Amino acid sequence: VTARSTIYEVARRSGVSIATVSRVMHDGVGFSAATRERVLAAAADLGWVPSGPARGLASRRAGIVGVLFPDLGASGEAEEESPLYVDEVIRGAERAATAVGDAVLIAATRGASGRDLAYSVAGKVDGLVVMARSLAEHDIEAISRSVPIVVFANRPARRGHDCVGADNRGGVGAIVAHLVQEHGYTDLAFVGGPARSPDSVERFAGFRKALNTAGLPVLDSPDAEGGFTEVGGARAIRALLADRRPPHAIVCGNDEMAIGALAVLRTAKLRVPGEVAVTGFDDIASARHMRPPLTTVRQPMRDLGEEAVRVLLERVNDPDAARCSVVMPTQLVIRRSCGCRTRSAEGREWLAS
Amino acid sequence: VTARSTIYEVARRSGVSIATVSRVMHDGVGFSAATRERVLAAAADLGWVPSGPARGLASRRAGIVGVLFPDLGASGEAEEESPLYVDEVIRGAERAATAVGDAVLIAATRGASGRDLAYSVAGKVDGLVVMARSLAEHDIEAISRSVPIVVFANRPARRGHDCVGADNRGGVGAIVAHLVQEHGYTDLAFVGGPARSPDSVERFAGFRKALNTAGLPVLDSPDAEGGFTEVGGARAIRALLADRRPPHAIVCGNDEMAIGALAVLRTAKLRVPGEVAVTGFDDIASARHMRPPLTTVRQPMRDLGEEAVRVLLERVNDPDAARCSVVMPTQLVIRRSCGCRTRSAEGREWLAS
DNA sequence: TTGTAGGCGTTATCAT
DNA sequence: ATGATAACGCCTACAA
Repeated sequence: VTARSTIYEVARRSGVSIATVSRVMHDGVGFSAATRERVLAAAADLGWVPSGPARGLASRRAGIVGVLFPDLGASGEAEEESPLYVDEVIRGAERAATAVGDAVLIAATRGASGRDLAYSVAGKVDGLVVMARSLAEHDIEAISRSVPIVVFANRPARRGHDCVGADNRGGVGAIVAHLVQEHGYTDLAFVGGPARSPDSVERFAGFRKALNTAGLPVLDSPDAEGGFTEVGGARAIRALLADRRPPHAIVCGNDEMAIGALAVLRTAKLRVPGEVAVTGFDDIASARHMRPPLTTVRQPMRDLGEEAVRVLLERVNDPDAARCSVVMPTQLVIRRSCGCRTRSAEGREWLAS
Repeated sequence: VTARSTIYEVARRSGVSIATVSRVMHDGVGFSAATRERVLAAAADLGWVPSGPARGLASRRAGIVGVLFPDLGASGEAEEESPLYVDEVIRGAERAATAVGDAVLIAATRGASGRDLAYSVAGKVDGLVVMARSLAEHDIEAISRSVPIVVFANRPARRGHDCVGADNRGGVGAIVAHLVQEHGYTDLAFVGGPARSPDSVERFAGFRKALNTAGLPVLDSPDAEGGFTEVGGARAIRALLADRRPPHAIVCGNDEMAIGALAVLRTAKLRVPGEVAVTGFDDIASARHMRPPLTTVRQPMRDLGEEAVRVLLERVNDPDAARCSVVMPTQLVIRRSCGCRTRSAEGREWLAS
């Protein structure tokens, strides 16, 4: 690890000008085969790696896209962590970026310093994917004046920005429809996540709408709230059971709360799905290993991450194109916790391979 | 999203020189309060974000650390995916980096283009954390001549590089010791991961050593191999059962294979842990939800990621310090699949909160 | 096919 | 407290 060598040294060692070195490294034309060899040899010899900053400065392209995500847990916000799916989204983003030779810069905005980090990151990238709740609307606005931004969330498109998200409403709607139509449940409860989470808000909206459509009564707010965590879900269910007799089905805002719900119901001697049905959202890995396997809704998180970066890169290449707003479909995953008897299927079919 | 404005515009609008603008933005001294206000106002006004590349070029510090990880699945390598724990490591790295105001650049090295990506990334960062199996030794060597590298793996330190990893041997050793001493098992089988995975190799080494210590016979290679996946684990167990009568205990190289094992054993009507004990490694989220809850070894993946970046940043600041090699301890997590009856405890205690 | 020279937007070093 | 002005390492017309 000695001082980084520069293009000048490579040029000198191979007896050509820096322009030729640059050409060999990138253009692929404009030099003889012999020259090429000499340059490549000299480069390898020195262990030279072109300076990203210098390249970025000269070409006005960093070759980097950024992803900002929230890290709520660290900031002490009530037992809530950075959502699990963040990792999936990041992986997806990485794939889409890598596909075009770009790299992905990630940063969690936590606490007060998160804002500064966001600005710092903005300066280092060609474009930014901002996940819900990671940056104040005001800052998004400011930053987007110098760097293209794609908002990763679920609200209907914010004005002026591209945005991509999953169909939360439709997902919950499908679950409710299944619960009502297939199982004939009429008394459903909803356990929400953090009140300010767009995901949670959208899912509850979907719940309300579906119940309305089915002609069933609905509350104005979730029957209980559990902050999207297992402990939170457990607590919410305990509160729920203390309040009223068990509903036919408990629709949880995400899988983790549903898992917490299952544990509490078990200790309360309420059989699932016999006496109470339970559903989740997200389809995290644990979902199909639960007892009973959890009926839930799968979000294509990785695909969403890929799509977000694709949209971002398009905008980077064409700042004047029309804004776009992508809503990707979700998929109902029926297992046992809703009352269905899909034995053998889910969670075992793969054993056949 | 108009053309990015520059420090010159900010300087002009606030009636000062670019030097002063720079000072206001970073130094924190060398200007009057009034000047400061004007500059800040102008900057906010323009939505100006200092150019990372320009800063990096001038200051010789990108403010970015890179993390390279393998993505085996995509390259078609036998039913194997990018290890689950990669996400955790990345999160840890992100924390450590953010703590000092740096951002993290991630890139998966898959297929042939992975190599190019690696070099490209190397040029953009101040230092690089290279996870096992993501880059050929040869390339690590080449790149490390211009950028500090920390190898994230588990082999005994490679020559010349800092390296950090978990105590795989010790972890498996603890499991075996428990199985032998507490439960009196004498016939243990080991299911390995990919043959070339350092993790897998180290874990099997730990297995052998522990059996030796216990005075029990050992094979030269794993009894079966499952590529670190559920399907692979299932397949391995089927092969194992076809070969010989069930062992007392099956020590799996990771949790996912153990989960596959549980499924196969269930369909084979072999009770766990009644007739066969099963253990895993990693302690992924699903582990404690399994039936029975999985006895396993927890690796502090996030901490490892943090540590790797800390070590890296130290080296960036002091290239001549002595090489260091960090091995972090693992922790035995006893649940039910080994035969222990820790009912109520694991996986439920949190309900009390 | 190859070389020359002028930016790119900051930081940092001198002056003032 | 503030302003000029060299670097910084590379890309890219423009020449040759």
